[in-house]
Amino acid sequence: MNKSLYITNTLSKKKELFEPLNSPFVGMYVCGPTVSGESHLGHARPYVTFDLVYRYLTHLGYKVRYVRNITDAGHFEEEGRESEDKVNIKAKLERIEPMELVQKYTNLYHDMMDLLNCERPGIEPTATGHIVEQIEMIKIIIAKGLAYEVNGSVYFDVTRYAKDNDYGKLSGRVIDDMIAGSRELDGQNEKRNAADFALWKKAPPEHIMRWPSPWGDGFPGWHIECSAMATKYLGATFDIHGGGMDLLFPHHESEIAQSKTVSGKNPVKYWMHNNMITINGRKMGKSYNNTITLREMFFGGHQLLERGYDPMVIRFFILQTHYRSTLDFSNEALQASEKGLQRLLNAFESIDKITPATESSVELEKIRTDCYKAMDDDFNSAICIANLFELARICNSAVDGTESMTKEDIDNAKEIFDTFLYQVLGIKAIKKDVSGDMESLMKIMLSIRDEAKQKRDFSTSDKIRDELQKLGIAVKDTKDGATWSKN
RNA sequence: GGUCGCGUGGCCGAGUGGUUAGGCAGAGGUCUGCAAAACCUUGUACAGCAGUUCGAAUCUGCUCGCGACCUCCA
Repeated sequence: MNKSLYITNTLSKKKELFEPLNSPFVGMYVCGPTVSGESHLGHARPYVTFDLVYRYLTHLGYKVRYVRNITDAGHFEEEGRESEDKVNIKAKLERIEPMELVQKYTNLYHDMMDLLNCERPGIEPTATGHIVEQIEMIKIIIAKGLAYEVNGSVYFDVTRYAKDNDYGKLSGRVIDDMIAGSRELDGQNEKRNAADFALWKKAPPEHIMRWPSPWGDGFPGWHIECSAMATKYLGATFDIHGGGMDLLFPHHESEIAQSKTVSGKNPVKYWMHNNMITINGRKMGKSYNNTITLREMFFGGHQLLERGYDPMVIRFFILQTHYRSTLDFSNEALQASEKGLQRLLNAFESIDKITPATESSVELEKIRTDCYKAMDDDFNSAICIANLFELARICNSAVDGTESMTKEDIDNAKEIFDTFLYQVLGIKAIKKDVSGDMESLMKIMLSIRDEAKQKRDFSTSDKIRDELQKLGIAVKDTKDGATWSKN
């Protein structure tokens, strides 16, 4: 088992040696989507990031239990601007059952994740499926004196909790500052303190999604679902909790408070947070009205997109940046990633063309070691990819005959690509659907072109190539005859 | 306003005290009937100012610019 993986822990803000609580088992919880709308490019970041984490840990031999929730209860507007949740509002607009809406977007989300080649989590619990667990948890918190009921709603008493616990440690908040700096908003009056947050919210009569509870009909607060589901499936203390940096406060901070109140233990050993995707330097988010849905990303149709991009290009684009850095979106950057990825994939394909040499002029072991080193350093996929480009260069040179690779080198090169590009980074070859008819037609076209070339009738051969190019079919002449590929 | 973070060559992006990151684009070359691909060569980069140091993009301070969280958000 690898003993040199370092992970940046948001809790300590340092890179820490990864030592699972109960090796080789690893428990990982990742905050999943609220399925009240379509997934956008911003959503792709955490799921690709933690897919990378999951894949690498699995590659190292850990047995990972990967839990990623679906928030299908919707969140009410916490500070009481409106006491309706998002699912409710949307369901009314679309004149359908809330669960119908939730199902629709869950399905769509799954489709998008599949296209991005994100492994499905081992357990994907839903908030609505764990109302009982959430209510039980709230009861315990009340029993411990850290929550209070007002008019059918239950609030967590942050001030009281903070007396004996370090509320704010994860996000670097100081509770007095928070109270002093908080704004006066309607609906806050039920709370004893501005810093308190809701565990259970009373449902107004028009609210469709509602459940009976000891405090009357209502629905769970924003943070309790993650505490309840993580505890249920991973225990009171588990290894890794992941999510976007924007969830640090108040979501994850509150999650710690809830879980710790119930179990008496810190719930998570390593907190991991991915950074945001920006567009024109600004975070991509609903409130900025600058989101590009994944569907638009893949198939085109958004005004900021020149065209659609293959899901693998999006995945590669995300992985070319370290997960803790912001990633700036642009067509230019995306096209650079597209070409780069194609270069890697082509290099891998061309390995078979290498003639094995008796003596080697290349050093592949260093590349393998450097790939591991990069991944061990807080999952630095950007550096891992840089090493793969070096490997691509070596393979291409071997095809050209300027480097020599032995049979063993060739096997190693394939193995390194397979391990890192395909297994760990989760890239899969971009396959264009090409029918058998098309194969046959192209065979005919190329043989006609070849005949023209034999007769040095280049105007005909070039015409064939140019016309095919217009259809998105690239013809390339090589030593061994012409090849073609579809864009 | 409070807390935190960022500013790297045309673009995207690693790096963190001395040695080439990498990709894309651009320029020149090799190969080719031509192209494409591939290979080789090529870039006064580290917001500004001051300081620490033999040496700073990397540490410290200040200034400027940008962003995130504090309200649903990945």
